[in-house]
Amino acid sequence: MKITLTMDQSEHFRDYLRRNGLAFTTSRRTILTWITEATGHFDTEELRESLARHGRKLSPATIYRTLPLFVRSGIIKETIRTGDKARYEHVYGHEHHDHLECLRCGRIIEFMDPGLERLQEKVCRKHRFTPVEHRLAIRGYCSRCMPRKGRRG
Amino acid sequence: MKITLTMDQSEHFRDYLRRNGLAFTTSRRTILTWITEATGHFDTEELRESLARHGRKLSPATIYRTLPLFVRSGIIKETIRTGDKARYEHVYGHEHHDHLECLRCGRIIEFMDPGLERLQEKVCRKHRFTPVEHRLAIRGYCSRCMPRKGRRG
DNA sequence: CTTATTGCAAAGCGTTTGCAAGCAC
DNA sequence: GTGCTTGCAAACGCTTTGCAATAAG
Repeated sequence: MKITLTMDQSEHFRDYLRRNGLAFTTSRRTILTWITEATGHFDTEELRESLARHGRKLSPATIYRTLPLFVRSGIIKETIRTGDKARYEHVYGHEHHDHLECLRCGRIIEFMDPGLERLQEKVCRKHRFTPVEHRLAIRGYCSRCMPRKGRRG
Repeated sequence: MKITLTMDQSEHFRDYLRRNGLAFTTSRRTILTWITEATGHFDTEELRESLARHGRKLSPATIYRTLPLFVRSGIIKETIRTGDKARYEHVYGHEHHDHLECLRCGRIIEFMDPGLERLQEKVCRKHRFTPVEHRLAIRGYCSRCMPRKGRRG
């Protein structure tokens, strides 16, 4: 059984703000709530539109200025991006995981393999490298988008 | 001993162009040569400046229109990016590898671990996912930038 | 000659910033 | 009140695109 020692995420964030002399404003509370309830992966536009649909309009500037606070406080992090725009994922309280990204439908399958983690640590030791974070993304086709056996793009 | 079955990269690229009804122009030859001789990792600006220094000025438009051809033909590929601009690496004739990226000095250490590759395939099979490519980057501090034993960020 | 390619300058798009007004503490 | 925040609009940096001139096959 796993006990998640939950100083609740909201507390954690407010704490971060306090320690840095920053205010817990309405905007920040709104975004925090949204992130908590969101599916996990999002970009700035999705966030803004979703809030707007719920009657809470925030300017792009505010979004762009606020997200870094959530990143620095460890609530969310930026995911790998190949092009276009920044994407974030909710990490606070979530286990670490890596991604399978479907190139056709965009689905993201999260997975976590202890063996992979262990091997990565081994590689780091071998190169006398001190890891801070790692990102592994495998891109390809999910079972729904590649139903025929043996097909290759 | 490893025999690299080298249809030479230039041949490979010209072949790609021919098959697609595209021309092997002076600009494209210039870039191809540069990529062949470059250190492996670069961005558009580095490419452009370097060529300019060697007396071969190309417009940004040309660079931006040409690099995708090299990507599609399998000569180079885009690397992971966390922010800012696109970076590429030379892959044709190189073994597949992953990256250790030093957050302080920017050094990139390439490595390849067969065990990691195998485990990734296992994960894909488990999720009935057909991989096309993967990117693994471990970010942290290299031995030169983190000389003290046992330190952690 | 015909079609692809290049450079230029303008447009696009995500993101950042200066500034004055507004809110948190 | 004082200082951090916000929105607005302008600025930015990277990348893309329309167009007329040019080179490749």
